[in-house]
Amino acid sequence: MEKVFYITTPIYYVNAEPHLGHAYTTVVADFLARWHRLDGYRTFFLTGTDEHGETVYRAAERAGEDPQAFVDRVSERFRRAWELLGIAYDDFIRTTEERHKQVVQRVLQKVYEAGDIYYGEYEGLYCVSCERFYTEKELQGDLCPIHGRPVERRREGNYFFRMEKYREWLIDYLQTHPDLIRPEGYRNEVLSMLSEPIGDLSISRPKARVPWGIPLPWDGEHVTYVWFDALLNYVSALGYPKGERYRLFWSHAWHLIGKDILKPHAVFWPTMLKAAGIPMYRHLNVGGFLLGPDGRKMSKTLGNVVDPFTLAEKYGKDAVRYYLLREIPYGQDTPVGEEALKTRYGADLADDLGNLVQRTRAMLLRYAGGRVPEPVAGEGLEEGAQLAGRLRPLVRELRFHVALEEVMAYVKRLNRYINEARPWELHKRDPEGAKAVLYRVVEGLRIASILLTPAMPEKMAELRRALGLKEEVRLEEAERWGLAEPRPIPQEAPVLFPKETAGSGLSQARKGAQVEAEKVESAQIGIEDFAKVELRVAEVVGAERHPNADKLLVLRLSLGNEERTVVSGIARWYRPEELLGKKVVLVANLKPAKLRGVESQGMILAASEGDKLTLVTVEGDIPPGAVVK
RNA sequence: GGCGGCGUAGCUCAGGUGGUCAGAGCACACGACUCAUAAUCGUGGUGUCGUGGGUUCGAGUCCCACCGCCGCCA
Repeated sequence: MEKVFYITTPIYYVNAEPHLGHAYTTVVADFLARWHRLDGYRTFFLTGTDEHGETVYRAAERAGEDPQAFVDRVSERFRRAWELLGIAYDDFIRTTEERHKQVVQRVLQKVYEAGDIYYGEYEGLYCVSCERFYTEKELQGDLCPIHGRPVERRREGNYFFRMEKYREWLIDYLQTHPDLIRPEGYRNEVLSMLSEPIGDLSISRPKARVPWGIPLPWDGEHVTYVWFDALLNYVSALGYPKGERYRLFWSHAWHLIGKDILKPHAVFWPTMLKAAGIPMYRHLNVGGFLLGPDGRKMSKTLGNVVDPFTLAEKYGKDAVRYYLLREIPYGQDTPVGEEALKTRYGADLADDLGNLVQRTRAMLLRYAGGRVPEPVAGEGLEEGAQLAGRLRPLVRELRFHVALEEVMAYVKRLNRYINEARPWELHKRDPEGAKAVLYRVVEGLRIASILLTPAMPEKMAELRRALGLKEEVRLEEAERWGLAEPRPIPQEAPVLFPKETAGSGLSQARKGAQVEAEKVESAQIGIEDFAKVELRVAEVVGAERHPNADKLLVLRLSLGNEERTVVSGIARWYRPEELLGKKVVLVANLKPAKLRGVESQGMILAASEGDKLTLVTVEGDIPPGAVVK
């Protein structure tokens, strides 16, 4: 059978900023895509943004923006977010793109002509945010159960898709394809949904109310319901119905979703495919929720929101990827947090793997003339070559946390081997023996690094460089012992996973009880302490994006008789142009620091809570340079 | 209200079809070692396996009830 792999994430709705839930699913997709590419599959990895519908339309209105400009901006945020996590998608689809709209209209027309769409009237209680009607019983009191806001009574003409007609067929399909929906628990949930009538699906909205959508081909007064629109991205991006990609990839499709969108993907989508005469996807993989470190649902009010992009900046993108993949059993709800990441980073990456590279390099330089020695037999360590074969099924079953654990167990074994073989002693009486020991360790690291590449692409390439190994690899090269070639290694190589990451005091935190790190007690200070801080009013006279960082802005501040350059991490909240002329508060006697290559002479004050941030400004007319106290 | 799930060492969790399944990692303590990022390696756990019944020669492992948490559906 030809090795072909098609992986999708949901396309993310642009009414919200990218968050950890998006990031996790996307990291999983990227891992799977990289794994399959490494293993010689023809691979296609699709992600994108979902941009139609009433919620987006309203959000654009609120922002005082044209809807298209609004979705352009937010969609771009997602692209940038994925850069921060090293996501290598093959295509990024947006539902406002022409190629997508055409496919949606084409499929609608086809289903319409087949008689599976009819006109009807709907009346009910409607939540604007959910873009759906609720039955009275579903409501919490008279509020929307999800958003907690009042619902409206509405009656409108809609087109309906005869979904109910395909219910029996879908039940049958699920029974004959038990691995369609994974993990199994979600399959059972779907079967239970299907055990009762599911009704027909309203697939249109009057254009008068929701102008932001794809018009129905036969009735320009209605636009397509967002789900019917959005789901089709999985085929429109492939160039359905005639595209080469569609022919090659579609039948191998693996969808990755969060359990919150199970029903649309497990019920709407299959029946839509059936009605449109499109073959079924291969797998629907359902991920659980990521909870706050306290095990409760993340929420801004609880203040337990974990931001993957900040963490990536602090610990590196590969560390965050590794943490998510290693810690979370796919499909389960799992608590995540910086403390746990720190532990993983310290124990697995810095102490075990990173330090192993470091000690190996040190000994190669000292006892092996700075070269990878000549190949020798493995003395048991050649078992590493069997790992790839063990990992393949684990990855295909989405058990990558187990897969990574296996590789790390092998890394530990390499550490143990060094301790036992004691090359630092051995080299005195048996230099060749010591070299053989070092060869085995390098070779073991070569194998491990290949297997870890899909999780940590950059760091593993760096690891191979540090050991004089070739950077580009294929999975099958991890299945043979003895491929490391005798070559010189670099004299210098940066520490792979430094313990002191940007301002994190990692080793410190590890020593001390973790409880203490949690406590945020503000000690009282005297007036003399406060007096040490020189605060001044400053006017923003220039602002631009930092050339090397997405989150930073470089500001020129006027203090009246003096100008300062200040780098500030507010790019997520402020655009450069809107800052000009603002009077902000500057910590004027802060020691200058270089931030991503640009010297910052002070810092400006801002208030933040959860995901919100706002600059501290001064009221009324006061000249720049004025002292604040 | 109906249906799923979960509740195992201080923490996070593994434990198809009942009989070395009472385990791993983290944390902690002690020891070894010094090539290494105060790192590595070794040793150390008498845990009511949520509670109460039951089936069985034998149950985290099956059945019933209950308690607590969560999800889906209505």
